[in-house]
Amino acid sequence: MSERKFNSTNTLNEFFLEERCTLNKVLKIIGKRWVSEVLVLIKQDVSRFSNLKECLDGISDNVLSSVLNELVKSKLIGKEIFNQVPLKVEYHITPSGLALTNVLHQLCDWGKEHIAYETRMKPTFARKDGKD
Amino acid sequence: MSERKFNSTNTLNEFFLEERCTLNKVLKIIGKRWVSEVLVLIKQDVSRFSNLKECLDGISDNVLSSVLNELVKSKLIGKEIFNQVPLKVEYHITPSGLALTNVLHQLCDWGKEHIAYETRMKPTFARKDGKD
DNA sequence: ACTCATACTCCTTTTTTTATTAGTAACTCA
DNA sequence: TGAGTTACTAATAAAAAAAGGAGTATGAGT
Repeated sequence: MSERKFNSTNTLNEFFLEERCTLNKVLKIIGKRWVSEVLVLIKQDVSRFSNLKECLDGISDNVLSSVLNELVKSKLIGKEIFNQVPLKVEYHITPSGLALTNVLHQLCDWGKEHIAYETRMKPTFARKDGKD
Repeated sequence: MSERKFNSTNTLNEFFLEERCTLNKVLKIIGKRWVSEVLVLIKQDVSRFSNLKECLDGISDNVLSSVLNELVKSKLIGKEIFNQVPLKVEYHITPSGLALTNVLHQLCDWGKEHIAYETRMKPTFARKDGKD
């Protein structure tokens, strides 16, 4: 993580919005790539780092790790460490996280109803891993 | 806007997520800074460019402009141009946009219940405009 | 002694997002 | 003629997010 510059307009604007409405704080948390997916997978009992990684084809270790840390910090998931070898760690959704997934579900339903299907530009070549 | 590189992992991952669930498309639209604020203001009948700018202290012309364009493109708001001088343009929420604000409202309620109040780091110096 | 596995962290580079600055048209009013 | 208005766009710079690649601890198995 690089340092934040606290006096940039960028940061001031972020503060302005978060102060203005909680909605902006919420969107700041869940608006980042992978976050909602990870949350939903954990809700569905995909509870280990390696399993999450399998499900989220293309995510890198470091990104998954930081997403998990953010979710723990926001108390949307809990982390349980088992002292055994090889190391085992499990993540579980919290009541707060569960409540959030319900709203996210509605957001998704809105999308299904209102976002027009459009022929999206597709990547020209296949993924490195051959899928897609 | 600079060109997208369609074969970067970055872009492939974005496609992966959007294909996986509509939720990611939705979050891609509303997860960006200012977007939800602008949508809500327009819902509250703040319908002109200059009025929106007044409300959103710190936003720059070009950013507001691109947020409005995105919202129009996503059909969350409509744009009406009056041919008079000085030029007048009005934005109005669409039924689809209205439905979205209802879900956003719930998201906000979730935040109010579940996001802990924390003493946020405050910018060291005041805004250029002297507010805050 | 060496390799393996899990679940990470750290540092660097790439890509995207957000902001800054300057400029436009078209017509009005002084 | 020249300044003022609204609602922009375009080019560029700064900041943040995302990805790439290497490295770590702990024992257990061979």
